[in-house]
Amino acid sequence: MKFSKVPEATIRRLSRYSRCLEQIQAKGGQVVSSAQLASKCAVNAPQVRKDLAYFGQFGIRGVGYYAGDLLLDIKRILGADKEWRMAIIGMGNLGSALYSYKDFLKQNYKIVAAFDINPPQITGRISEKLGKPIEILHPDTLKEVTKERNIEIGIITTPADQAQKVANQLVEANVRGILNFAPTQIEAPEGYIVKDVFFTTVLDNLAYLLSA
Amino acid sequence: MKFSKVPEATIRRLSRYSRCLEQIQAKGGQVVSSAQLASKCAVNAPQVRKDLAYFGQFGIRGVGYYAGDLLLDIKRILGADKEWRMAIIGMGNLGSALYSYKDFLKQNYKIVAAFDINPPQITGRISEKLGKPIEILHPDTLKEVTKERNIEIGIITTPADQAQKVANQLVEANVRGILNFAPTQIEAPEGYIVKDVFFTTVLDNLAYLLSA
DNA sequence: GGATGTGAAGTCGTTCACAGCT
DNA sequence: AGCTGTGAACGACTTCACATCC
Repeated sequence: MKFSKVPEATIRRLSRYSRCLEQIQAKGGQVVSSAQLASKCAVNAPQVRKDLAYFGQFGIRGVGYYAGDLLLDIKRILGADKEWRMAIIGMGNLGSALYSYKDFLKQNYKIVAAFDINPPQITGRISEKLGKPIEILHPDTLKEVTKERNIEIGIITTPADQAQKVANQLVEANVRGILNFAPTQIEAPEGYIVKDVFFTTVLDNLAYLLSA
Repeated sequence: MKFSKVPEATIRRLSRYSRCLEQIQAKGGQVVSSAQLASKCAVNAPQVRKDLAYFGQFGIRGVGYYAGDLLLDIKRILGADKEWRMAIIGMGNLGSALYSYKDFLKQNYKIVAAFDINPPQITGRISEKLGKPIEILHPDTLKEVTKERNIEIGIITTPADQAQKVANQLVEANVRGILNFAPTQIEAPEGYIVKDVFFTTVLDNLAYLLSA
């Protein structure tokens, strides 16, 4: 499955369509037009059609799209039709919160390992509170655990000054997808994909718009 | 301060430059060229210059930029030269984690109120663990507390099905900036600014790129 | 009739090349 | 000599209009 020139913005919107379609489906919607989907997602109708057109033809002219089918197609396009097995490195407050983040489960994202350099008696206390048993491992075991548990995505929730080191360990362990929450730029070799989630960048954006 | 046609991407990069400049400064860097800053931020040099050019002239030809001055200028442009007072609504795992998120403090973002519909004896237990005293208030008091404490930004960390309701309350309370972590599209009237942080969207993006 | 699919037009953002300072 | 600042070229994404099909 290889599509050359798909804008990243299209992929982000696909994710949004998917979320909206789930809600539409939950309300019993069977057929949906690009205009309806667009208004629910706060984009415009031609954009919806154009985005889908990158990947094929999913609608019926004069009718619209079957919500269920379209949802499945979009998930397949996104690669969300399989289970993605993830590890979290850094079980502080944020890491622990993500560990028990329910929306991951609804989608096909599953956290199958948790790592921290702090001894388990500290991190263990945190994990009990979340009501879900966590076995917290030392990052030195990352490579072997990754192999054992088929981990494909690593989530970095360490402090900034340890993020690059952890990223290197993930690369070493051949984890090609990295989701970085640490507020610092991290580097990875060609072939590895790093996506950042920087809360303060979004806040800076808000602040800018509020100041204007 | 009003600049008409600045791309959003530029604002996001400005935020990134700011983070990199702090690191450069921490290492004792006094003068920095667009090429150096660019390589640290993983963009290219003309882009850095163009981004800054939207707002004025900050460098010295033949020399570069004074790191400290540029940092201050960028913060001023972003509106990050003042303290932004924020409220969190939804003190579950994620809300609690954000409450004690240290990077907010380093920047000028301060959480001055926490809300939850659950009774304090439940949420109180969570708050103790974080080592920072939290007085958790009921959302019904949002409007008055907002006025008392000069809150300008609201952070929504409730479940998806309550997000729009909370957003309405924020609008009612005249909170113009909303940072939404709930995985659902929320609406607000003209003049209010909503920025979403959707973890699964970023994961979907990763999954797409890993599948390609 | 009505909504999709899509080339073409238009808009927006990035890259380039070089003029302009220091 | 070196690096910034910037108009102009380029490329990418979005919008539009309409031909196409149910």
